[in-house]
Amino acid sequence: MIETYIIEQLAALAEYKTLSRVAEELHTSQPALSRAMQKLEGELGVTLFDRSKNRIALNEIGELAARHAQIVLSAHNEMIRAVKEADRRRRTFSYGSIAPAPMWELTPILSQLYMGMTVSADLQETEDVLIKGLENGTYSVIVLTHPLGEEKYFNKAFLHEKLSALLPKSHKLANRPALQLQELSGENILIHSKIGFWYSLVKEKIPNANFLEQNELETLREIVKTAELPSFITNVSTVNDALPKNKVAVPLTDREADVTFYCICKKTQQNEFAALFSALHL
Amino acid sequence: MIETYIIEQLAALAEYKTLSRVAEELHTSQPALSRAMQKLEGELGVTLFDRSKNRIALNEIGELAARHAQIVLSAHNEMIRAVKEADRRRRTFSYGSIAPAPMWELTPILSQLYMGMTVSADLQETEDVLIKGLENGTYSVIVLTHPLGEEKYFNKAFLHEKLSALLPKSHKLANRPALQLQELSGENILIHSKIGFWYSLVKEKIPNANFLEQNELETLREIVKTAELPSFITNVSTVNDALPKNKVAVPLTDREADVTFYCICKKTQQNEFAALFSALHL
DNA sequence: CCGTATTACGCTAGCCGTAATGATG
DNA sequence: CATCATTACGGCTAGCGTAATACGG
Repeated sequence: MIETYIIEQLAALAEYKTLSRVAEELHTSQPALSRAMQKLEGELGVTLFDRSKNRIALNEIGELAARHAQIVLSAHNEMIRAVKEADRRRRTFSYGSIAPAPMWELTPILSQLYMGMTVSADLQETEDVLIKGLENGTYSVIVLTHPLGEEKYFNKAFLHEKLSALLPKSHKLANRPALQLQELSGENILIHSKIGFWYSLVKEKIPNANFLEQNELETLREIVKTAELPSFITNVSTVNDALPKNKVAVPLTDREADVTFYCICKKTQQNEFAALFSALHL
Repeated sequence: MIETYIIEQLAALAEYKTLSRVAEELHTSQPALSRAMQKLEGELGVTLFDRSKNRIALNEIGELAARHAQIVLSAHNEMIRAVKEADRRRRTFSYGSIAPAPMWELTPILSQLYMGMTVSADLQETEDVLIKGLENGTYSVIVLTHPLGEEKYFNKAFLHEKLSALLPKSHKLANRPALQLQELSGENILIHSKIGFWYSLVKEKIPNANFLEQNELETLREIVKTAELPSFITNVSTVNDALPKNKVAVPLTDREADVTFYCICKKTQQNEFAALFSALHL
């Protein structure tokens, strides 16, 4: 039986050619390597090196052994990787969402429900990535704007979100009781770039608008507060009530601007996540 | 980095389920295993076992780790096997022959030429096995009854062998100056079963004969000496001159009964085996 | 109680690093 | 003589086995 450290040293010798170089790379000493390689030959009962008095080189069989050593190390590393990955997965509850608002609701609930576990939330713009992730186990649950087929999935509606335009009071549309998205055509609109499906939705419905994207939420809020530009706001928001004094929220009448979010898991895992679903309600 | 002995112990635990059983199987102690498994968990930073006070069992991740451990051990064992196999090959000169006579000539020459190496001779009945073996490196050289294509192979004729029938003096054909194989039709013929292509040859040329096969050369000689039955003899034989008093050798006139043996190697290895070929001559 | 796992405790085999030696270009 | 491999030597750690402890069917 060849211990791992010797296999590693053999592979390194094939790569770095001299013991002194390997000693540097593996942070050990020349004598230690010299001895280990002798021990290796002894254990195998096979000469692996061409030796002259101050030179060592792998012979043909040594090269073969080194190639195999590399294979063993790969398996070794893959073992460690797979185990740590599995452990990480076991310690994190991972879900995906089509919009940010459901995450504000879900993550606190999950953190409390699965105490000690990391809750990982993944925001996506498109459904297919989420559904695929639910299928392959990347996500335990996902959040969409509609239920999935009852025979394979368990769905529960748990949140409404309704989009409004946030307009400067000076804006020509600011006095309207309601709007359609397309009426914002041609405007310069402030928008956050990480808002899931909303991003695709507004870009599709207002193709002629000029969107000013911002990644940082706090920065965006600052800009919205000061800039005389249209933006969006919804009923679901931590700081909903604190809307800027010089702005007015005008509801959007588009069907797609009023959504219900569904939390979805595989039917086979319905029992496993029963606690979560009973904590969710409209 | 996980040392091999721990990986082995993990795999064994998956197989044998309890530390005490593993301790027996691996010829070590319970405490050693207990510590090693704790060390393994420590190194990975992952809990691999469900523990109660006097019971240990692999958990889900532990099972995963054990499966990977098995893979690592396979690679490990394959490394050792491959290296030893390569070394054995390097220490043995292996050749194949279509008949036994060339081996009596070749093996002593090779033993002297490659001193310290084992000479392995392989007798085959058919050419294709030999040629394939020469191609894939199983044989360094092969012996056939004819040369192979000059562009790929180097051939050298080094031995004639001529088959005669060995008949009891009382036999009806014993007085004939020469014979054809087919004239032995219907006879009970003593024959050695390990004589390469000769075996197929005589069986094909004398389809109606009844062959009495014998594996042991010495036993066959004894039987030939005492039994009043036809057999075969060739000019190439260690005990050629000592033919039984009550028997007579009648030459066979079939073209196939008079062969020239060629020693053959790949053209690319012609230089490597130059010493051998120059030691061979008719 | 017997079988099991774990902890405690010396012991020592084995591996390490430093230093010395030898060879080579 | 700078560089490399090997040998020599003393130190020390990591893993071992025995024994003791603790738990469970």
